[in-house]
Amino acid sequence: MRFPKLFERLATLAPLPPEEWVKAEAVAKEQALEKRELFLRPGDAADRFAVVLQGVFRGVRVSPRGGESIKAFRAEGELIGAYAEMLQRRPSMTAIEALEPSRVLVFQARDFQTLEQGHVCWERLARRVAEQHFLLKERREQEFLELSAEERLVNFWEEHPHLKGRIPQRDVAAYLGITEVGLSRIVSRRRKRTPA
Amino acid sequence: MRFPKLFERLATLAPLPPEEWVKAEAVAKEQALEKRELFLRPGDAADRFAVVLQGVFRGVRVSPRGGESIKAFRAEGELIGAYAEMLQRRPSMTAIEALEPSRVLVFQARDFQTLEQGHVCWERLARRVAEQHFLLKERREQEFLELSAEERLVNFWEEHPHLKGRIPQRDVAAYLGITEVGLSRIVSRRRKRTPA
DNA sequence: CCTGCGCCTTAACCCAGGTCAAGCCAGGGT
DNA sequence: ACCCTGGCTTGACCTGGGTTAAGGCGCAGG
Repeated sequence: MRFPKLFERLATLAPLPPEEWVKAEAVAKEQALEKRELFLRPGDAADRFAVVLQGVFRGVRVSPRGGESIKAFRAEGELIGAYAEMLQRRPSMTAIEALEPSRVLVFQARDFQTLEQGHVCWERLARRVAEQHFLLKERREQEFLELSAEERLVNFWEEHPHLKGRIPQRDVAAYLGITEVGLSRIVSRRRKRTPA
Repeated sequence: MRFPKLFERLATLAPLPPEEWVKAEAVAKEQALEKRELFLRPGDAADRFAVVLQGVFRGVRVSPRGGESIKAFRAEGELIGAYAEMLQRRPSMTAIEALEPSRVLVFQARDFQTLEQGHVCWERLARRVAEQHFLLKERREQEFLELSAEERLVNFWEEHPHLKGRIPQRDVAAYLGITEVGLSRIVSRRRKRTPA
């Protein structure tokens, strides 16, 4: 077993026999990415995903009008991949970019399907993953429905303290659905109110 | 088999043997709701869900500050229930209310668990459901990130033409994340631009 | 028939955040 | 030392939508 810590983490989502994990490791490949390098680019087939071993990624959607918005940040232990497009078997609409020099453990979707056919545990895990992703999106929906940009910012840092200092402010803005300029104003407003 | 059409619909999501469906029907109960009646109220245990046979429902979240926002509308053939809370085994934070006299087919979560243990098909179905819910939320996230309220409105009617005339405008506003007043302005603005 | 209620509209005013444009600052390359 | 370049800030101005409050309209009940 090359990645026992990863195994433990996944096993918290759904029961996962160690021997199955060993099979998974056998088909997975490690990949290193430099800062700014893309794990996935828009238009690519969404046929692979990965677990982050080291580093931070951003999932960027470039809208038809050219605006960039950020769907998620992903750090150590989390999954990267164009999940929605994979489910729909469509080409990726998103870019996934390393914000730091990073290492990931890559799985091909078809290899994973083979694992699924070999043991139900993988199917259960996939279900858990779907449910977790749903919960994340639902929380975000809630924030857009009830909170101002400033409140969303506060929430963001409460929920992702480990990203502090690792992501540029403009990306936080694109994640919150506002502009770089808007975010800068919010931050300076708060600085004035709390001169601490 | 009491509801063959429902069976067909579910079977499009994941393979589902008819005999399993018969078992499911055996534990399901039909329930009729009047207009304004609640299928679920905030604070209730999220231990049941249902398929809409007839009518329309709205999922309302009452925020701490008292604002109402609408998470979803659900019509014939769709699922109602506090899905997020069920996954987390928490009491419901949402109310689910009939907007018309309605009929639903109710399942207890524990009965469904029994079905899952009896045959993998239910687990696969549950996975598909989770994935579909994820896709819906992701689409909505996208809209909040890239679109103005007016564009979201247009999208809404394109995606839910069957709801036309069945839901009050204020609810559409609460779904879009704006106020009744704001929506009214948007609508009249558009009327002027397209005097059709 | 009037009354009240539910739902929608309109108007006046306000403010958060967008847009455009001009800097600022730090770090890297030459 | 120089100048880029990338990332952040600031200012002036504009606009979409919030807030409050005042009607309007249709319909159910008395």
